[in-house]
Amino acid sequence: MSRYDPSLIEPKWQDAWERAGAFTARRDPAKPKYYVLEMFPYPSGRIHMGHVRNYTMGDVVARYKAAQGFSVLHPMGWDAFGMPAENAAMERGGHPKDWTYGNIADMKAQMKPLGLSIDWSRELATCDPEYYGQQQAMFLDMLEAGLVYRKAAVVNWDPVDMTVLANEQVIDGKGWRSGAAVERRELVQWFFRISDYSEELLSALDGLTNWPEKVRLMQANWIGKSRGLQFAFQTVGAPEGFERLEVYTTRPDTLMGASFAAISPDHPLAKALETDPKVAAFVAECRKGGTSAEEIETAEKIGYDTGIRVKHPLDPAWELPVWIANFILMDYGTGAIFGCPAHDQRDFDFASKYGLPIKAVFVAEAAEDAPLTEAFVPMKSERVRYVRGFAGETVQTGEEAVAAAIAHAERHGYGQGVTKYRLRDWGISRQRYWGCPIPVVHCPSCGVVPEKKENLPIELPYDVSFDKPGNPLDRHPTWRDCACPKCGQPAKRETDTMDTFVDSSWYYARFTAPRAKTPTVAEEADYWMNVDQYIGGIEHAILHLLYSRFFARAMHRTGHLPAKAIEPFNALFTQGMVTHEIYMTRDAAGRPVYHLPEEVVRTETGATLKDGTPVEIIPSAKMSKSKKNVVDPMNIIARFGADTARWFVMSDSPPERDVEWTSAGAEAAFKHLSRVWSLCSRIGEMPEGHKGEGDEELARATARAIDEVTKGIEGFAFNKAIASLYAFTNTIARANASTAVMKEAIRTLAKLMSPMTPHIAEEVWAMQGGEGLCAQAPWPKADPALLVDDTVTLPIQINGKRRAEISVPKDMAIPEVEKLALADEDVVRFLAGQPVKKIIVVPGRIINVVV
RNA sequence: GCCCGAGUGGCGGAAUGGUAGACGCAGCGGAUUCAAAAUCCGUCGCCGCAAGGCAUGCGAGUUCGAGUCUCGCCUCGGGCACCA
Repeated sequence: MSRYDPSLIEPKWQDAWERAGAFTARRDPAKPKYYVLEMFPYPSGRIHMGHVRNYTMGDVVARYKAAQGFSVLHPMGWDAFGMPAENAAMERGGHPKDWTYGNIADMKAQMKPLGLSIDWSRELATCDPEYYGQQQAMFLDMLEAGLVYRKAAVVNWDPVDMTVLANEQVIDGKGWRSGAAVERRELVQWFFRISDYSEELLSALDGLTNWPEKVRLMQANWIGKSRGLQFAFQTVGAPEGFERLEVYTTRPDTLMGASFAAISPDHPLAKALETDPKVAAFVAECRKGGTSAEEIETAEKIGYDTGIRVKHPLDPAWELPVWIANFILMDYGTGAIFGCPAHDQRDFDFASKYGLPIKAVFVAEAAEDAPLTEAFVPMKSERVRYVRGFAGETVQTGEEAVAAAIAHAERHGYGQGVTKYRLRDWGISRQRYWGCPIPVVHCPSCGVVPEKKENLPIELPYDVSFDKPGNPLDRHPTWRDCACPKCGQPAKRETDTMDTFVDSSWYYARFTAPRAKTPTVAEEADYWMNVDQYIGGIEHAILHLLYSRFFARAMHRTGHLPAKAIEPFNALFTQGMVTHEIYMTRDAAGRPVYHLPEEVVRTETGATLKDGTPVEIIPSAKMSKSKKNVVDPMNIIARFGADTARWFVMSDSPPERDVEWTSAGAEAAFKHLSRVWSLCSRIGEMPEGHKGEGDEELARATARAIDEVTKGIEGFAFNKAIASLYAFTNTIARANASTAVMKEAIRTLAKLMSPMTPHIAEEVWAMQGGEGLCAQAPWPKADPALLVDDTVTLPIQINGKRRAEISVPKDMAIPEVEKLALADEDVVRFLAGQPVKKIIVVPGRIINVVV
């Protein structure tokens, strides 16, 4: 008997699949199609366990669906633009393009041995001019369709490096490289009109029934539809042109609790007041720090009393002060609010800090109107008693009160009910080199002019340097120079490149025709779209998925996708992340420096670098390049083979849950595959026609395994499918059935294992006389007759505690079951003569006796 | 700060509101072996000699019955629009 040696069998079967073209996607009108897609990776250069888990899941689905008779499309590509390539160029020299393509080659070489059923002929990288040229063509179409525009927006500005920073590059309000305090600065940038689709993107969520509820909820909250009141305060003492101050509130029922009005530091009124040096200083103070919502909302709340007053709409004699406050966002509503400290914690904190009045508008139904120590914010659906109400009943829910307040405002003409969305337009300008150039030209006489399509792709120049901060395209000697497509006069190219989210918003469509001279090809898109199963990390729940949903609609509007593809992902599965501890030291300036797990030596008390420097251990978090807490799966594959790695990542945790990487367990997976191997050898040596015992039991176990594994894969419960496979393997190993039944069982085992461990499955299949390639064999079907049991064991509870059990025929009538249960000797003992109040029989499940 | 999740033995986890701990790992006992590794068999939540009791992050509640549903907390994780 030979030993299980994956290094011999894995390359052999990978060759066989390739020779057979087993994974080449073909449009086959005779078959239903199935498009399975995993979120494509960023080419960091090394695959990690998260990739192995992600792509194995997709591969299980792809192989399973192929066995179910579908024509499967399972492609792979590279999300290849982005900051790390430029950072590498800055840190280590070299060129982002060379670095990226080198990484792609390395990663592909690491992925190939996994034996994934990928159609590599469709491979693409978003940094290929072949890809981004088509993206530029679509940009022009969308520009023409009015989906793209320019406006000013704030960015993180590093005043020392004189460059724009990503949020990730702002650490504690300082630039990561320069250490300078970051400021918010306005820049004119390109935007997609995603907010035009707010309602559409929200209401269409209801149709995404095969998406996780939590993702739909997160997207709905992100879009943030709200119904509220918009009205204008009359101002007193404001500069000319600011006689009215428009505010928006979702709680107009709290109007009588207003104690101040507040405007964003970016509000036009604040800008108008900046002629006052004190206001200018305050606004400058507010602009310190980065642009991220997290930073803005966790910053200490500060305010400046402008001295301007506004008249309360319900009582002109009542005047409220107007403050500039750093926590009011210009992007949401009108950039101005009225503060009701009693019913909003932020307003409460602000009012407490600046000594503004706090008056309750409503109280809990049974409570008195007493001074508050914190904001009272019950759910809107809760009934409360209004002590300073002005519309609706005294006791009503928040929802009723809001509706009544809007009606009151409309009736008296001081405001209107309006619907607003939190979703903002999608800013795609990046002041960086390694991205898709925005194909427009700035002409001194014609202004902003779209490039001609025949001039596409606008390719990135190769001769750039990264020795200075800032965008190399800006300082390139000739690249910017061009002729205006309209008037032919000398003009300058746009140097902003596109957000990499644009690249990943349509790659799924491009996979249907990756080499086409147009972004998509109708007949290919018609056949392959939509993605039937999309698989990726929960961290993409909002941005990537929402942008893709928008982009598909924009592509439909510009003629690049059929109407059926406006929701491109029929089903979504969000896998958990593979997490790992983070190892950190600090540099001379006290900034964190992260270390790869292989650079770290664990000690009894903690961890050190190899030179003995103590390392700070930060608890497990998502594996990420920047935190360097990534584990290299290649060691596992080298030691145990791809099947072990695949089996292991699918077996341990439920796929939607995070999994903490540990090296223990890979051994166990390998041992199990070795057991399957020796079992296969043993059965192979059984004499033909040998009669054994327990044929029916083994046939039943086989049927049960088919049923359980099928359900497990269909329901994305791969860990449960694998648990059934362990049990089934043990059953076969202990069985002593006839040769034919044993062979049937192990062939079925091979087929059931094949989505997870395709190589060993193929080998077992061949040894046990399976026909053709296991990878191309049909999925087995369980005989329903073998799945039913005649008797069933029922636990008996007394007052909800399990005390006994009885075995009864499956279809026994309830009164019979009751009689049997009450006659059971344990039951009699526990009842000890107490009268039975009630007896509950759940057929096939449980009996509960209540005394 | 805001939005969304998760929390079950020593560990990963299983459980249409119906026997909590399937399956696997580790541990323990045994077989095999000169011995070990490997392999195989058995055992394995905690307390208790046992009867039995206690157990699904914490606290309430609904129910004949709650890991599962409701409310309030705690801890950890993801996202927060320029990380991908």
